[in-house]
Amino acid sequence: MREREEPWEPPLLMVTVDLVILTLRASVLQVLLVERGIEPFAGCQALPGGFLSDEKEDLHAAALRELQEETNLDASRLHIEQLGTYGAPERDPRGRILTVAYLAIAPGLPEPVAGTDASGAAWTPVDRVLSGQVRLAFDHRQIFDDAVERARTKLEHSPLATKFCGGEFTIAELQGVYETVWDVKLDERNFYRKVQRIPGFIEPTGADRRAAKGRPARMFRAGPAKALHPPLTRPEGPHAEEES
Amino acid sequence: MREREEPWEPPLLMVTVDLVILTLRASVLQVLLVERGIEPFAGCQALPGGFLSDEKEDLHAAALRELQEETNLDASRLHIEQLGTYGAPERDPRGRILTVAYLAIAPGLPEPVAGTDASGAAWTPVDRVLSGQVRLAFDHRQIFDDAVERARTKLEHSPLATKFCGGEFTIAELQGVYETVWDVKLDERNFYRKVQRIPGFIEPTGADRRAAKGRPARMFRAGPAKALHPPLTRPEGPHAEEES
DNA sequence: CCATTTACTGTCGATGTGACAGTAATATAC
DNA sequence: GTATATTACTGTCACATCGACAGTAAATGG
Repeated sequence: MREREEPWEPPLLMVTVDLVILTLRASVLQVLLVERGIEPFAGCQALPGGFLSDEKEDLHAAALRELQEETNLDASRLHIEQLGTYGAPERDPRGRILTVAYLAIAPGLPEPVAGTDASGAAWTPVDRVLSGQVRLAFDHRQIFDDAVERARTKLEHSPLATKFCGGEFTIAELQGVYETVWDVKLDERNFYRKVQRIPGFIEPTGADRRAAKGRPARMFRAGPAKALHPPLTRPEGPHAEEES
Repeated sequence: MREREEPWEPPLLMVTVDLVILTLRASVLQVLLVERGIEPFAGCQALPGGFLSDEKEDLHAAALRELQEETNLDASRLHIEQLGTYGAPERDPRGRILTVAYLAIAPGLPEPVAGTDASGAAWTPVDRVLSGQVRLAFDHRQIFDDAVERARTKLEHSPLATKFCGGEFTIAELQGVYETVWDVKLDERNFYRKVQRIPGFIEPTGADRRAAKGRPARMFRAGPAKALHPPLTRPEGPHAEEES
């Protein structure tokens, strides 16, 4: 806080809350995007979000409210965390608007989006954004990139992956989450060993799941652990170093 | 963004930028605190910070400006990153004020603080805040806790520790950073091995440092690596689990 | 020259990791 | 019912890494 007794009034800003909501649909990592109806960037894809609704609304509560409006999902089944705040002066042509971005992870939603608040909301594969086929409004591309990166690294050290699954899941399904988000192939047998060895990560429910074919798989639920010890490390990409 | 064509005006907020500046002085982790001169919380210790100076100031630039005002350190020698945004409705009794918190790491500053902008700024050992001997204004205790936790975990995966040292340092000094921030004792021989094996973490300058006694130590500088592979893991605390 | 101090190197057993062989339990084909 | 495909899971083995600690190297001070 600036402590001088100045007759100086600090500037007043508008603040929005934007959401990067990730989910897994048909083994594809997808993000919820809305089509903007008004200028600026009318017709362009953008992250869902909105202004702080009133003077007394908490930031986290505002994020949850927006999430509810877009997905009507109960908060217990999903994960939400603050990603960062973006405040470049020219990020919004309407004037100085700060946005606090949140990252949300949800289990696969069956319906694209129903008669909710959002007009043209739709799930979009993240690849289409990362590759540039889908362009985002404002600095939302930057926010989106940060969100994907955050999700990827958090899978290593936190039980975040379980939030992509429902309440119960098989180890193979959990492996699918890692493979999809990281875009790698993992050895299924080593994955079994490592995942079960991490204390508090997953615990068996006792039930089985019988799929169309094959041996039934044991079901698991998320355990109490908040962090993974030891972590599940992401295999390193093609390291083309060590050559003079 | 809320897309409806409403005659509704979003609320306007004031935004501050607060800093958690950490440094190592005489092998003690310290944080820069200022004594508040005006209400609310007059006479109480608080994190340095201030309002966004004008409509066109970037968030990151504002953080750097505040840092400059408090420490007059050139930006190249230090690290600064956004920590998070705190926006509980009642966090400031004057009204709705959002704060974007930044974490800064600086090499040991010799002088406490000179004739800078800050009136009563002083380095304070983080222990005195963590233990509750020093009370902080607003929700600054929460911000401070988050900052220390962030610094501790970032030492594992990033070359952040080198920012506590100057441009050149010995491996023993680097180890001191880890030991102080983590508050643990590390085996010096294993530390040597691990640190040197991490590609791009540190590189030798060629020079030696001759201290008062003992064999001279080789000097190193920070390497190009942005992340540590493999990471330096923090030894786990006394795990009193695994007992029925 | 010898003790002391600090810096650095080597070794060894326990543990974790990746690669891959092998076993178990279901459904379906014939 | 047997064969076979499919999915789920278990075991093994060579190798890398880690923590603990012995040992060597290079300076200073008596």
